[in-house]
Amino acid sequence: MQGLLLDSDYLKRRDPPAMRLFVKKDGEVISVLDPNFRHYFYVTSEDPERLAEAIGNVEADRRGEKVTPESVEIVEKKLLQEPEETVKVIVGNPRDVTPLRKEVRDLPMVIEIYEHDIPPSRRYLIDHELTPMEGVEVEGEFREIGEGKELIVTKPPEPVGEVEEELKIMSFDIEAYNPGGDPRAEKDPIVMLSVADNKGFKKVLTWRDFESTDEYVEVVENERGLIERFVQIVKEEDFDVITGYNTDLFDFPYLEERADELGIELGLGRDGSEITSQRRRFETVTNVPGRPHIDVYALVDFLSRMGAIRLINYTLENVYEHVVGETKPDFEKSEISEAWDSGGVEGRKLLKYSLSDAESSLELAEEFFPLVVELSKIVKQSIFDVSRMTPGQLVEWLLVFEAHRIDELVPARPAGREFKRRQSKSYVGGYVKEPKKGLFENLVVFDFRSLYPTIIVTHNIDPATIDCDCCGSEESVRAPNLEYEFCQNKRGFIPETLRDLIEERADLKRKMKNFEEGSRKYQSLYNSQWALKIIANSFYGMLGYSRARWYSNECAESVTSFGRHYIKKTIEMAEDEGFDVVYGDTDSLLCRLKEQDRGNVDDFLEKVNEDMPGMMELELEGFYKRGVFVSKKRYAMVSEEGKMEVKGLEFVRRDWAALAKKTQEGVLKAVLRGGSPEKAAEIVQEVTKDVKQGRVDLEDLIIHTRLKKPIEEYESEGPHVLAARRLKLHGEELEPGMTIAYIVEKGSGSISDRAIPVSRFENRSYDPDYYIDNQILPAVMRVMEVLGYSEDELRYEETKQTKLGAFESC
DNA sequence: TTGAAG
DNA sequence: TAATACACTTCAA
Repeated sequence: MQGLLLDSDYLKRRDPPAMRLFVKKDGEVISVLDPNFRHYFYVTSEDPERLAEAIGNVEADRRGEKVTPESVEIVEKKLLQEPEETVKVIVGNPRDVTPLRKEVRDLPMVIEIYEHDIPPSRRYLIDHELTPMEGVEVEGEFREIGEGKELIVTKPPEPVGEVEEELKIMSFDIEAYNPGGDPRAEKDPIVMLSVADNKGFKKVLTWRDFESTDEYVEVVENERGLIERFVQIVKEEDFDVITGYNTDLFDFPYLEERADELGIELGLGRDGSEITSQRRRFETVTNVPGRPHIDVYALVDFLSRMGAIRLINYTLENVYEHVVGETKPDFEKSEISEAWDSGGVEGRKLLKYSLSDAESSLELAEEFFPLVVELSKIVKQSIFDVSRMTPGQLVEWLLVFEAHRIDELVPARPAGREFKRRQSKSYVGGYVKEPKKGLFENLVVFDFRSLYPTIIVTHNIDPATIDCDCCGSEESVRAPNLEYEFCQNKRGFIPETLRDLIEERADLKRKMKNFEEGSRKYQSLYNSQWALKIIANSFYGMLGYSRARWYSNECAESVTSFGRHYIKKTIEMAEDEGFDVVYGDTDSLLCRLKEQDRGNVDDFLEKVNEDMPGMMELELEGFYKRGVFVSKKRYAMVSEEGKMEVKGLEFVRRDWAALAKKTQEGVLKAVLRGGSPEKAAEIVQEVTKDVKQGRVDLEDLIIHTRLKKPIEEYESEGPHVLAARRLKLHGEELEPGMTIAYIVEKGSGSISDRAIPVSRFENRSYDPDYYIDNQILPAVMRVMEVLGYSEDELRYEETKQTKLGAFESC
């Protein structure tokens, strides 16, 4: 049988333990079991023969039960590409790995233990080279169990490439009774639960009748009825994928605790089994066997960390509006219990809101699901796992897969002393040229296409190729101004893996040109190339990350050193060409062109690229009409099409009041589009006047700062810390990652003393002087100062007639 | 005024 | 649980 590999897990509690694959074939999902797979780990030694014998005799204790290795073999593996006779310890049950490893660790002949930290479900996919969300071929015999059946494999499953199978994607959302603001799972019941899927199914369950005429509303008897009906719906509709917004942190844990309280089994699994929640360091994740659970919030969080989405608050409402471009109904959270109690119109409004949550998170899930599928196909781990991975983990699991293919041993993640040692190390990053400050016209921007990835590939940067024994110093290539040299004989597996990704992406981008933008095929190619880009761009960061398996400070340091070398060299060449280089940062340079230079741009690119080795390539990013340069990392430009691009300035930062940002934006537009600093000066005076006279919207005075750690851990009492403490005093829960919104109140004392959370600001009045002196003027002066204006010329003083300084044109 | 924390 | 560079505000010694 061939079908789509939808989900997979390892059943360690079964007897015998078995790997399970959920395979979708012609609309039906079949549970495929492989009890023949054996988990294992590797041990290296000076004397593998003797060690193998010793390990064969090891006995360990697993909770009072005696465990021994099932078998021990000597296998040929590689360590940094060098052959290594290695002892493979095969276990009967994956749960034996930890106790056995502890015993083995203490044997005298052991050098190092490898791959004990790879979970069996991931191990299985890697060893069989299966690709989740693609096809798999299985062969075996069916066995009846309970109401269903299982296929017991008689030979190992094999990958078979793409297969077509439609998926039923469902999204759900719960509303809980919350008289005190936040619902308390131990006593506050779930009052509503909404479900929507991509085939048009929708349902709102409620246990109070608000006499709604909407056909999707179903009134059940009580909370118990609601949860039981939900389980029944999931079974009847047989969804393939379960999603929701913040379901890992809120909906599932809450549902679990309520079900526990009422003694209900949450048998949402495809085999009727209960959901399992797994506590990780910072969060809890919920697994629904056979129905991959994807939390849309985790995806949004991932994209926001990468800078693909940039918002002040990542609420469902905000994200939906940003992504879909429409507003969804919102409901004041604190009024949920009131609406529930009072019923009528308010109750019906709550029903609509509840459904809209499920429907809009479904829309977001459909938007991001293709990306997750592509990431999953590249990394070759399940969509459940991949949707929760950081960029570094994506690279790492792809490398674990590639390492297995070439028999390379996978290094363990560091712990203890090794981790501390790595953490204490640092290295120099990208080169940033001090900008020429001021307003410039007629600009051109060049940048290196994927600078760090192409450096890694071109110079073969890899822990196995650094300072090799095979090349003399004449053959190998030295990192600029460093002692490290890179082998030119053998290729590293990291640069080789990366090269494949980059070439595959280039290929997809070529194919995209044959399809219309927005067409299905185009979108699918777009998502594939996007996934490849995300992973390719994370290789460098992974090399410098102290918790990474393939961490190499030397490699990371070499990458940035090559980067500095190439950008500096290119800046020099641009200057030799007669270009006036205004600014440069890491992989880009920005030049002011004289009229006659325009025709030389292509010649310059050609000249630079002739010199560039391997995959490296300088590209033309674009032409800009004007730009104002303030300092390193802070500037704004306007393209020839009139599009404004702002970097580093207050305008793009969330920890500044909107008022300061809007004023700065106005100033930048006046200067860049109109070329008129005089107009800019007028804007500033206008706004400061409004602030003094109290004619501003409170919304525009809010400053947002995100809590980075638990409130108790803050040593210094900054404004957002004190504002957060005030929230806590009034019973609000504080968590790292939360955004604190505050306004500075009029009065005396430090700014922190006067930082009032927005929710408690009520009838207070804001401090006009703070907003003028600490928000508007600094933001605006940043720009105006380089144009030759002084603060006095911009400040609105009651009657003083302002004189405008001479505008120094460039 | 300056350094640390953010 | 991907990297460094950089500018800047606020507090507190």
